[in-house]
Amino acid sequence: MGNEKELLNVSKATIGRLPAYHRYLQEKLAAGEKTVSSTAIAEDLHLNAVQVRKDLSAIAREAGKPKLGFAVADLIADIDRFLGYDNLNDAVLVGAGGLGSALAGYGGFKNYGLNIVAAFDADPARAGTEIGGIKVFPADELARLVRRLNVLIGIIAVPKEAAQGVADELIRGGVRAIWNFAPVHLNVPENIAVKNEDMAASLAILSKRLAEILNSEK
Amino acid sequence: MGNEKELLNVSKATIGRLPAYHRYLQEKLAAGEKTVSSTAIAEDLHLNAVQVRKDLSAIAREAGKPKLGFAVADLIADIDRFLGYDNLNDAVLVGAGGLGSALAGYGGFKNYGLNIVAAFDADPARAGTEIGGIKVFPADELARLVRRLNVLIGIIAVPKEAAQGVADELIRGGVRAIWNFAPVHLNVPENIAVKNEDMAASLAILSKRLAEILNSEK
DNA sequence: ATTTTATCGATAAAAAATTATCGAATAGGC
DNA sequence: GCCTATTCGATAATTTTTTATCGATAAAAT
Repeated sequence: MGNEKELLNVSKATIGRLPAYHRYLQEKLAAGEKTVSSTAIAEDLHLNAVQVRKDLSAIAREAGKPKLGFAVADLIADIDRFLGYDNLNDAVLVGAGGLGSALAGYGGFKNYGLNIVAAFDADPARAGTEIGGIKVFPADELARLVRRLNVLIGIIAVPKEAAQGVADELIRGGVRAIWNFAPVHLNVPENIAVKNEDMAASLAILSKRLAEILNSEK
Repeated sequence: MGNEKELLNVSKATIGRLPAYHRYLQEKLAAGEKTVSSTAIAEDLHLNAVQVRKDLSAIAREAGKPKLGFAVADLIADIDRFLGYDNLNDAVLVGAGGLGSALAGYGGFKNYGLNIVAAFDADPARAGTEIGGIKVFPADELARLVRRLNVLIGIIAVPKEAAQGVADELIRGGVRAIWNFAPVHLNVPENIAVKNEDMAASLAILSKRLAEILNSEK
């Protein structure tokens, strides 16, 4: 049912901005606005209007209308569809410590198409408990359960020393995508997707910008 | 004491990769290796060797040596200096819930030059407690304390509804950089640096890559 | 001492991403 | 019904980022 257009020509940069548009559009929807222009989005989100237009046209089914802009509800649906927010992907969470609990406790992932079905922890004391309504299993059941549940996404929230081992186990269980919160580079086969949530990198960028700003003032 | 070279010509993309190099180099240092080549780094981190060389030469004081590569210890020191890992910046954390506690509990930020000196929470029950060794203050003292402590960095880990208000208060207190973990776009003056930790965006990129991989297999 | 080889830095080429420009379309006011 | 102002989409120009190429250099091997 051909929507081949979609899969092509959508850059990583664009994909990275789509969630921000999505949030913005939902605000507008809640405020009762029917349409929104790329100009307005760009201004509010501090982006370039052409860029917004390009991003949106890459995933929108309906073209924008001159003088009015885009239909808010349609755009939301388009992004939902494109990013898969409308059908849940199962995931497992490894590490039920501080960060793991925080991630489990944040219910919002469901809105982003992510459904955490089980958690794991190496500490036997944590097995059998629950975090954010998700059952915690002992780490040695990881690969087996992942395989049984047919889960394709693993979230790593363990100390850095343990991260590579966890990744190996996840992959052994059949996981194909890893969201890594541990501050280490993971070594994985080519056909496994890894996204590092590198807080140090974010922080580096922030503090460089801060330095620039302070610098430009004196 | 001229190192003007540094501040120029170091792209955001490069800055974003430096922390990964830093971690890698520390591993090598721990393993007792004195030198490392861009080729080796590139291979292990799955990057392009020219890119690595360019990134490193942008911040390195000593040039690499043919046939040997770069001096591990020197490079680490260079990155430390460039990213400010060697002198701590004070920050406050707003939101002592799940995510806030997790961030406070992660002691590692000190290694990245960030020193969290106080936390705040709107819930009076949390005021007076500690998270990860950091005192929690009532939210209404935010601006005053930030100003008194002369803190320039604020970390927002509150529910999205509260985030804009917190940002405003932080700025009122004199904060100049905001690390925002709430899934909203913050509206701030131009001379304030904001870095959004947009997990939805990361997730979007990860799941698109996953989809690609699965797609390429069938 | 000479040759080989791995690596560097510099420069050039290619690719990707952002931004500018402009004619066409149309909603809303006159 | 006709202007006017706003927005769109398409195309082009620009900028940024990544990757390729190549001569020079120095460690290691012969």
